[in-house]
Amino acid sequence: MRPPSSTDVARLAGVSQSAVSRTFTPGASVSPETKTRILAAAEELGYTPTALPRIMQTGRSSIVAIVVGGLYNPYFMMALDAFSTSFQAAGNHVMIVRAESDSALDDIVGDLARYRVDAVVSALSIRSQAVADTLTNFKIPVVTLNSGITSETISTVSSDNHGAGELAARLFTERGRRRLGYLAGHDSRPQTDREAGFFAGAEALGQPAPLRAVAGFDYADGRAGALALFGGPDRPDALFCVNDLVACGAIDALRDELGLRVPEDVCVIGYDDIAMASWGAYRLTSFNQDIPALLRGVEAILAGTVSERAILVPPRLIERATAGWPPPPS
Amino acid sequence: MRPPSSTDVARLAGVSQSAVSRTFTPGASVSPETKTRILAAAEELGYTPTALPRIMQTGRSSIVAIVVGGLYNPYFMMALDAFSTSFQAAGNHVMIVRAESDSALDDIVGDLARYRVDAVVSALSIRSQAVADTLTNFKIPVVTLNSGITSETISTVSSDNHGAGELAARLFTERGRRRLGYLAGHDSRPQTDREAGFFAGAEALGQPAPLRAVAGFDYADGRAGALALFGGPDRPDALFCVNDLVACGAIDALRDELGLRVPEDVCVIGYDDIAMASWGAYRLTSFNQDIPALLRGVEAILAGTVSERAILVPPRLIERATAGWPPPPS
DNA sequence: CTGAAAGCGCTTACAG
DNA sequence: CTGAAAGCGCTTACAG
Repeated sequence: MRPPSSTDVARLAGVSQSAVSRTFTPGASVSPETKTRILAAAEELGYTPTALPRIMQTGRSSIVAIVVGGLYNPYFMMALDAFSTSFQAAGNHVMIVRAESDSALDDIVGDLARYRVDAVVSALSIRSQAVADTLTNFKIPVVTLNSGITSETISTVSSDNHGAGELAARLFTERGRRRLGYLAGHDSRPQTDREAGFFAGAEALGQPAPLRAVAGFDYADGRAGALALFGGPDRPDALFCVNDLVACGAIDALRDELGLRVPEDVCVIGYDDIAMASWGAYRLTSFNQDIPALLRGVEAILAGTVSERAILVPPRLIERATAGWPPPPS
Repeated sequence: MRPPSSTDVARLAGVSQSAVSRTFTPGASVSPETKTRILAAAEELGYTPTALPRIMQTGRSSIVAIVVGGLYNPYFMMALDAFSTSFQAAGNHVMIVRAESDSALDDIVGDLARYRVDAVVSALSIRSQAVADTLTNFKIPVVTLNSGITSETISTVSSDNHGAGELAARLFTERGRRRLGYLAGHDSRPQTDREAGFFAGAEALGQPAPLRAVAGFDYADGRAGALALFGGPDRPDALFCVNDLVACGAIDALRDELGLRVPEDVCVIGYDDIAMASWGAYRLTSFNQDIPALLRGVEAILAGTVSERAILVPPRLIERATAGWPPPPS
């Protein structure tokens, strides 16, 4: 019981299979009469042409794969939403692949290669040269977000995490804060860059080295991390968090568990500018990664209209109440 | 410059194309020696077999499509995460399709039919019989979430929205609340059912008809809706919201703009049990749709291990601070 | 175990 | 404008 083919339609309409093919190929030449007859036959059989033979013929599937490592962070949603909408608008289909860890990336891309996807965009970064080499062998264009390694086929588009970290340190300093704190995520490229930028910025401004605790990437991690960081005698008066989820958790812990006020006692800055950052309960100052710009970078690379293999996108600082007022001179 | 084919590998290894095919078919018979030779040749050429011919041959693509209407709601994330993870674990690939509106569903499925997807799961509901008829013609299994219409090929798995609405009314009543309010979403199946259940429950319990305002589905809608609903003289003392995003917006507006306490002045219940519902700033009582159960329903339908075309999943009430204490006798 | 051949359902020159 | 035929890259009986 397989779906009807163009041959089935041709038989019913009393024409050649080629005629049927042309009828469903925009711009191909078919006389109005035969076209009508063919469409009627197709309708009767419930015929829908397969895209598969064309993909085999052309080698282009019009499928782009997006690899994500977990969808709990609303930031991934925003990115996925923007990317899939744009790719679809350009006539592509989007395959989404959930990966447990970035070390699985070579297996995943190998699997994707069997479907002849045109490109893969990965929210997971490539962390070893071995994986990069394997990926390169597949000869399918890979664009990673917030990653580092590049190759003949691997490019990367990143938020300027380091620059944002520096800016956070400067902002706190301009607000008169002297005891900076940092809540880190698990080891990863963006985490490392944000932290390095923050520490470098603090040092350049003559600040003592920020206090630091490892949290993670989720709300609960932020709560626990804040408790750990504020458990000692020398509490920070300014806190930069690896992302907004962690910042929200930290703020709630600061307020509910430690009785501290934000921003009076502790200034807080996050990263990603997720929807919740603007919610009344938080009003979190944050860095917006500028997803449209990230997307433009990815599209430029895939379209080949740009020669760089690494594009850095400056994030936009979104000022809200948690970092205190007035805004710094800009 | 197309990727190497099995024929290329065969030529290099000095064997037939069939032998190459068998080498990459688990369980097929090839002698260890030729297999080794073929794998070496494949390695040298960077050969990856295409899945396309097999799809053509078998008619099964192992691709299931998930149609979503916008990813702003963390609930969609949780669902997408659970569904895609499970489908992948079962050896399928997931295509994600963003749709602007449910009226586009027939075009979308038509497009998907060209890729011979095995099934489509839609977060968008089918709202007209015409669309249902078109979909049915494609003969590809469609499972909609929280929808209504079914057909030979269309099934639906829903949270028991009506039952949850009734339960919300009962809970408020048991908490001694007498002026119920409802914040509605835009017209849609789950919205209608939740509201109808809430009103029916209120009536059955001898409550006056709840006050009502149309909000929408997002945080800002909740804020505006709460302001509208509480703008009059007769303010509700209990508020059921079409979803958690709306409930969070309403709570913030109640607290920040109207100076009301939650739950002392107003009890609030939401729907979806998104991550933010459990955050310290909200502690929102909500209905958890039980995504694993929803998923089991979808899988049972697609596997054909169940004959129903409409499965109703009871949601789980998650009690938190916003609906007041103590919990109702259960 | 191995190879030649047909076939999956289209597209694309090529004739007519 | 229309049809016969080759070809995309595999899988799958069928012989050997």
